Amino acid sequence: MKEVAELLKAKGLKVTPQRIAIFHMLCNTVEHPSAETIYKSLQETHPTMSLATVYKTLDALKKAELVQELNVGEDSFRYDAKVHSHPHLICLSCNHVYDLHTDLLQDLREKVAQDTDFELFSEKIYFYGICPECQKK
Amino acid sequence: MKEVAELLKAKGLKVTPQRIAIFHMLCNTVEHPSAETIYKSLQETHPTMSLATVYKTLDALKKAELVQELNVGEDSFRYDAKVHSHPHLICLSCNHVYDLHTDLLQDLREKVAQDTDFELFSEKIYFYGICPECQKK
DNA sequence: ATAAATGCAAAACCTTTGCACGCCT
DNA sequence: AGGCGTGCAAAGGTTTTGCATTTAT
Repeated sequence: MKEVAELLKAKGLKVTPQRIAIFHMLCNTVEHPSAETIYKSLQETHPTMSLATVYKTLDALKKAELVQELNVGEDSFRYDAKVHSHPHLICLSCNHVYDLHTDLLQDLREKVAQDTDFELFSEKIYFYGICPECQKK
Repeated sequence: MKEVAELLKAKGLKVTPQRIAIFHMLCNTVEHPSAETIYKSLQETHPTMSLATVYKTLDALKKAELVQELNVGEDSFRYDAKVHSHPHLICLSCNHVYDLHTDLLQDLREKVAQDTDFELFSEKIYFYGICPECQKK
């Protein structure tokens, strides 16, 4: 909890209870929640926090590169506090989003940059399918 | 033009001037336009066509697997008539979206499936950077 | 003390929907 | 003739914005 506040301060962000709550939640989940989901799950502990604050905070965290925004193809964005570039797996049955930690994509950005003459900064990689759990059903 | 109508009919879609115009445009551009962009660029030739028809048509084409929907991180979707799975390059300076035809990602889906026990159907891969043109400026 | 963050409401924006009319088969 | 597509307007959902108040530094 403490370190969450430190991270915010280190990025020059004002440390508020709302920001701590949102960032702390994102750091301790594997769920890749949307703004709405974050808002609802913090209702119990922070009943006065507004949805607008969630959006504003996510924007601040995004600009500070403390979270990344995901576009899995739903109508809203999802957020991930693991900012290191990594692919995501989306289960089309249960709609869960999983992190994929792999070295399969090692050097990929560099190779693509060489192929295309682009100067590349980042990539977003999404795989769509059925997760092991849902395959059993 | 003719073949566009054939493709629609082959998928069991009713062939209308609006559908031909939209699909024809998507087949003959490299721009990855949004619904709004499609609508505007067809205003001259099809002034009575509504934006709702563009959306409904894109939905039909998507379901028929004649176009794919892209999520590059903007607030609206873009569309691509090249439905074969391929990565996209987004220039953060001029906002153009480029197709990347490469074999760098050969076997990638299969390897990820093996690593994760997912049953995979598709993937979306986006690289972000600065295109060669914009680097010169 | 100052500047910034919050909360509320309203607005903006993209997309979808309902329905009457017209067109394709 | 029947069903589907179109066009219009309205609604829906997500995200942004303006502004007065509160809070962090």
